[in-house]
Amino acid sequence: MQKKLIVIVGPTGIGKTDIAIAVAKHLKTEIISADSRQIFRELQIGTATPNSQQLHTVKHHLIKNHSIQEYYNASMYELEALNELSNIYQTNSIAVMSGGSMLYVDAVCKGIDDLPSVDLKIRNEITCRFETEGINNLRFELKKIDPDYYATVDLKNHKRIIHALEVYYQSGKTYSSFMTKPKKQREFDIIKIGLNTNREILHQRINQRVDQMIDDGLIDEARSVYQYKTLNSLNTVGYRELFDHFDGNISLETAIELIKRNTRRYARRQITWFNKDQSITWFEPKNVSEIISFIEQRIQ
RNA sequence: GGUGCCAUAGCUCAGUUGGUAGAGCAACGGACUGAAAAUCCGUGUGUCCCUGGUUCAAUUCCAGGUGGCACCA
Repeated sequence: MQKKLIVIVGPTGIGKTDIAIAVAKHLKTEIISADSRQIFRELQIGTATPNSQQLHTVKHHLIKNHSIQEYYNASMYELEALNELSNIYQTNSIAVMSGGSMLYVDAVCKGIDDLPSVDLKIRNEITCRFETEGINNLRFELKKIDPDYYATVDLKNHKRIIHALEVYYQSGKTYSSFMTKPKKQREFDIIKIGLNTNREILHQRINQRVDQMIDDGLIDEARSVYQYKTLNSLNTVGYRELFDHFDGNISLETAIELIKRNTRRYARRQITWFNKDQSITWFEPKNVSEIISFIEQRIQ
């Protein structure tokens, strides 16, 4: 029988964790998290990592398995997730994946091209040039090196320009030359479930969840990782706003308001991304039995 | 009960010497293949409280009403 992967996506705060647990429990299988911040064991309250009782109910993978001090990216996630999946498929024909990290979900479902991994030294050099010279020189250089990518890239987005250049300096080959591979074939069927509800309710849920995080000790958690605040892993909603407060730039009240706002905006970007994916079937998170019967139907 | 002030975007407010209006924040739309909870681009969304009056024309002026605030009783 063909292996199946049930993928549960949706904006932050919509209730993916609960649905994933209900579905996995029903199917007697395990969950692979697709969350770029729940990966880090030092971040739990602020990333709404499933609690110990939830983790006990259904086995979760790729949660709390890295440190904020480690470099991590979507490609590493792709490898780890495929590896966990093949483990699950040894004994089970169905697995559940749940998470809101859009690129991570796509890395597993659609695959991403194999690019050379870039030395930190090269990245630092180019980032440094961006900071001192500005973006124009880098753009000009990219135009010469890789006109194909230059023609399609967002020229105002420095991260894209920097990345294309660092790939070139790392490998001697252009960024666009790595983009030509056909879509990766997966050995499993993918069934995608999207969770969403009306915007007002989603915002209410987000605001309440942030207040709850503060009650649960987010401030102490943020303080405990404050010394690492420049790491990418801590360029994360819920932490950077509190760091700003610790630095004396904003009041605690303002920090909390900003966490709520930035979470809402993050949710909106997720919705934009997932809305484009025609293979998603959408549900209200409260309709658990409807979701399960839809899945039952699709896995026959 | 009387007097005064106010009523414009989701919020705080500006403005129109009468020609249907604009800032900040919020919000909304979009892009995105190794930093993705990142990064980047775009968009005013409006019964100018209601009803009459004056006027070619009223959100603006006048009257009344309603609501809010303040003070006096």
